[in-house]
Amino acid sequence: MSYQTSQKQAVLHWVMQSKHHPTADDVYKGVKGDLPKISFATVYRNLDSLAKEGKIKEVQFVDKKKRYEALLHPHQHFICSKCERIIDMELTKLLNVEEIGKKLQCHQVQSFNLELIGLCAACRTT
Amino acid sequence: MSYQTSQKQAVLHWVMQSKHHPTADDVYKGVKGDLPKISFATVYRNLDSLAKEGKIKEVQFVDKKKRYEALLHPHQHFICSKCERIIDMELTKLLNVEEIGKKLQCHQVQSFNLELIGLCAACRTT
DNA sequence: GTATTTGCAAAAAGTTTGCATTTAT
DNA sequence: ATAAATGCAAACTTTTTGCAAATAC
Repeated sequence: MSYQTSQKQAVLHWVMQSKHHPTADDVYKGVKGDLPKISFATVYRNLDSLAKEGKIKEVQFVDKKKRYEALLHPHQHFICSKCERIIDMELTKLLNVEEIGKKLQCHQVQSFNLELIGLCAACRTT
Repeated sequence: MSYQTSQKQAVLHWVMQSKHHPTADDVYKGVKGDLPKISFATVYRNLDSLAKEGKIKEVQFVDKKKRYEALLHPHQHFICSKCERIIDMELTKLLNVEEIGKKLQCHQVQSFNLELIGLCAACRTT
């Protein structure tokens, strides 16, 4: 029902190894180093199926591009408003999701996204 | 330095009156009722400048379209994973932003986005 | 009168799709 | 052998841009 291909493996590897929440374009350019003949369509199709299989995650910030990451455990993103760097953080303990769930009796919360915007350490000091 | 036009007013009005986080396309269709000759480019340009002036806010969820809202005070969005409705909520008290700021000594948090995903009251019971 | 905004059409940018060919099983 | 994935090009969706004409000040 699902075949292993070098393209799919390369796409997964590249996302896993990347620390920068790459866009489809980033992944395409990165994978092209190993597989020069790979096409954009294949990258898109594999990003899509890997996301559906739960091996990577699709994230989206204020630009129009989709981004991908292989950091699957719950975490949040800090986005620097100056350099636009996206930094992974774990703040789950500070966010009382159970409380929120209780407060929203009418709606059932399954998950959440928390995104912080500010100045990163580097931009703060310059 | 900035002129008042009926198009710009109509775009602002339409976003303010809308409760559904309209996309640019929604706004275009809505405004066309009053100003049948308005063009897409004008809608986009006005949404953009109104957002820059702080009169409306640009928001983006997991689909690739930008959305706009005129609810400017801090609030969050609950997105129903079944019917995809976007519901405004105020949960700021439950999220201890000061705590988060303290914890992130190195980075300076200016604002945040919290997005909840789950089943809305209507979809929950069906 | 001059600067800004509009409408149109064309172009970008990002993503998806159809189809013949290739590859994995 | 056959089902699935690939590469290519073309289509599609959302957003942006150039420019002459219209409008606001």
